[in-house]
Order: sequence, then structure tokens, then C-alpha cells
Amino acid sequence: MTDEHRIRQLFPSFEPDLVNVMVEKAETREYREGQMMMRTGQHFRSTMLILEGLIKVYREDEEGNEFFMYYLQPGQACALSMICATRQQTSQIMARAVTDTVILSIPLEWMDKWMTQYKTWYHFVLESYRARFEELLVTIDHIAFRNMDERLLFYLKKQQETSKSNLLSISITDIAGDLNSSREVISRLLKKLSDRGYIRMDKNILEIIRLDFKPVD
Amino acid sequence: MTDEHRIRQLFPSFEPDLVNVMVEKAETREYREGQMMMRTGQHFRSTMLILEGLIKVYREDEEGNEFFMYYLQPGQACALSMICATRQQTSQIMARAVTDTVILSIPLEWMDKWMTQYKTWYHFVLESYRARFEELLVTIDHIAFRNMDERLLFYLKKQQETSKSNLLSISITDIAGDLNSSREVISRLLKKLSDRGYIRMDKNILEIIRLDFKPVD
DNA sequence: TCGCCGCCGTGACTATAGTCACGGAAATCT
DNA sequence: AGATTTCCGTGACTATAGTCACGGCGGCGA
Repeated sequence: MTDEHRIRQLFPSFEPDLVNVMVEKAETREYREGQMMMRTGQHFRSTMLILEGLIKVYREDEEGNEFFMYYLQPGQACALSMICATRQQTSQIMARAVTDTVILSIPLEWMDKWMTQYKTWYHFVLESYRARFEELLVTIDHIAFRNMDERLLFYLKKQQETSKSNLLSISITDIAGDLNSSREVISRLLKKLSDRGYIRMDKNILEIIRLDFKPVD
Repeated sequence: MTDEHRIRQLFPSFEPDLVNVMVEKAETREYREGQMMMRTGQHFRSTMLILEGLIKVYREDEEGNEFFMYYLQPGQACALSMICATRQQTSQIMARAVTDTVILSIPLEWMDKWMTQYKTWYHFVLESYRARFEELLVTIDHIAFRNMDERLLFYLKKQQETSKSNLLSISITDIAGDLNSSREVISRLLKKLSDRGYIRMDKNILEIIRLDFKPVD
């Protein structure tokens, strides 16, 4: 499939002229599973659209604590890179390829020019940013107001949506890392969820049965 | 002082043409101390620049828990209103005037037009958004990684910067609300800070002595 | 086959923060 | 002045989550 085709499919809102110039000016870049794509303090010289794969965006503090923020999937863009790029600022987040990933890298001078030139690009950028902002707000709600059990349910729901499957093959240790908790705590909570019939755990596969109800004690 | 003068002073980056058209198209609006300026779920039909006063922006969940996010001061803008306005989305945050406040209200059709027309406006909008985004990231760091005592210190530091004074006249109950904690907890922590010479508390005035060191046990 | 390693489960303990109950001090109202 | 309200401090208790120590299990390479 040509790049042009792929862009049209993943970003249907883009006007034809924009797609054409994008094919010409942007460059595809590939990352292998597990590779770091962005580090705290790094400067952007380009922004990126995701064509293939899955990217995990997270925050890390000085002591090395990680905190999962959100995934980026095909058809989405790294909002932070877009804004930071225009202002020549550094990022405060980390991004790692979860699976092999292909992105479209757009040099910041074009990113900037297109904003005034293509309405669809302008709207895409703002909407990307707004969506991430909302996502952060929801995240804040959770860590500020919710207990671990609710946050775990929400996390599983997101994983389910992202993978489009009820069978998750994620390790308990990883979940604990994503939620900035500890393995033991998550292990116990999963047991509780399992007892109540929300999930089933067999070997290292976690099956989601229903996440529609809040856990009540 | 004329509006034009005030805009020039508070937003020195704006190009002269922009200031002129802004004076013509925007309208000033006033809010009294304590008045709500924005509610969850409300639609924006305009964006706003702060000319005078102090606005508290916070998040509220279904059960009425409040969580302080940041203050908006003269020379700043409500980033969320800018983006939501362009996409006709609703807000997920609340804003209340802390003191009597004057804002410049800009209908969204102009806000949108100026983005392509005035480079300085375009950069202002993006930079406002980026700054708020960073602020949210820092907030997430704190509630995810830090304990209450550190968060309290950070909170006091912010209050100090905002009020440009070492004497804060905020109640303990309010601090607890802002940090989504409880009065008793904050009371105890403040006592600890006071014992260690970071602050002094006399009647209902809190004097900040030094916030440069981390509290160690 | 043996030993190592990564992942997991569990009991016991600790730390942090939230809750409850109470009483005191100061301000405000009538 | 007396009553009411608001804010504050404190001790005691509870809940939630993090930590420690240990042992089990399955995979995998030497």
C-alpha cells in the first residue's frame, strides 16, 4: 500500500492537497518493539503521526517511577510533539514502542506552515491536543479521587479497548508499574475481581468477563 | 486606562493590528468575587483573556470532590476555552473568580480567524495550551508520586508565587479542599512544617519562612 | 537433570492518610 | 451578654496501600 493510500485511510479528514504535500515532505520512520521513541528533556525537531503499531506514553520522575498516561494508535498523533515543536520546547514525557511501529515524521517547519494553509490540518492538531488534554483530566480524576480497585478496573477497560480483545496477555508486574502500584497489591485486587466474576485468570492470560459494574464491598 | 493600553501591557507579544481588531471585536466582562465562571458540561461560545483579578481552575467529580488545578492571572488565557471553542466541545473543568475579575471575551469566530491571520495570536494560543499541559503533567507527578507533605510544600510555594507575598491568609480547610485531603491531615502536617521552621502560623495568617529544603524524617 | 530466573501468591507488618468525636478559641449576630 | 457559627487542634481509630520475607511453579539453558 502506498503512503498516500495509508494516510487517506487513517486520516480521512485530511484534504487531498494536504495528503499530497505530506507524502512529499514527510518521511516514514520505523521503531522496533520496545524501542524508546522519546525521552524526558529531549528536543523535538519534528512531529509525528502514527501509521502502524502501538506506542505507550508515560511519565517518569527522578527516582525512576513510571506512570502510564495513554496509548497512541494508528490514526492518532503525538500532541505534545506538535505543540512543543512549534515553541522549540522540550518534552516532559517518555514514549516507547509497544509493538513494531511505523510513524510519519513531519519536520516542524511544515507542521507550522500547514496550520495556516490547511484548515483540516489545523483542526486535526487542535483536536488531537484537546483529546489528550481531556485524557489527562480523566487521569487526574482517577489518581486524585479513586481507589486502586476502581483504577484497576478502568485500566483493564482501556486495555480491552486498545487491544480490541477480552484476552489480555499482560503481566501483573507490568500492570502494577503502569498504575504506579506494587505487584502484591495488584495481585490481591485481581484475586478479588476474579472471586467476584469480573475476570478470569488462567496461566498468564487474563480474560475479561464483564467490567460493567462497580465493585462494591 | 483604555482597553487598548491594557492589552498592550498585559499581552506585549500581540502585534498592533491584532490589538486594534481585538479592541473592536472583543467585549470586557466582569465577575464578582466568588462567582462561578465555568461549569462542567458547559458549552463555550467564546474564549477569554484575563485582564484583572484571579481565577481558580479546578476539577470536580460526581461526588462533589474538588481538586485544585491552577490559577489564571492577568496576561494569561483560558487554554481549554480556546480549544473547546474551536471544536464546539464542552468543558470538564470548573472555574471560579477568587477576587473580582475582568476578562476580555472573544467570540469563537474571531478566535478562529485570527489563528490564520495573526502569527502572534497563533503562537499565543499554542503556548498557552502547552503551558497548561505541562502544568497538568506536574500535577499528575505530584499526586501520583509524592506524599502529602511534599505536595503541601509545593502548594504553598505556588501560593507564594501567585500572591507574591510570604504572608498567606488562606484557611486550613481551604488548603485541604484544594489538595483533596482533609482538614485534620493538613493541620497536622502544617504543625510539622512549623516545628521544623519552614513556616510560622499566627492566628489565621500563615507566614512562609523558607521552602527551599525538602522535609526529611 | 539440575540450577537459575522470572513471575506469581500470601501472610505479616508498616506507613500514610482519612474519619470520628470532642472541645476550645475567636468572630459575628441579635 | 449570650448564642451561634466558623475554624482549628488533637487523640483514637480505620482503611488503603506499600513493603518484606518467603516459597511455589514453569521455562530454559548448561
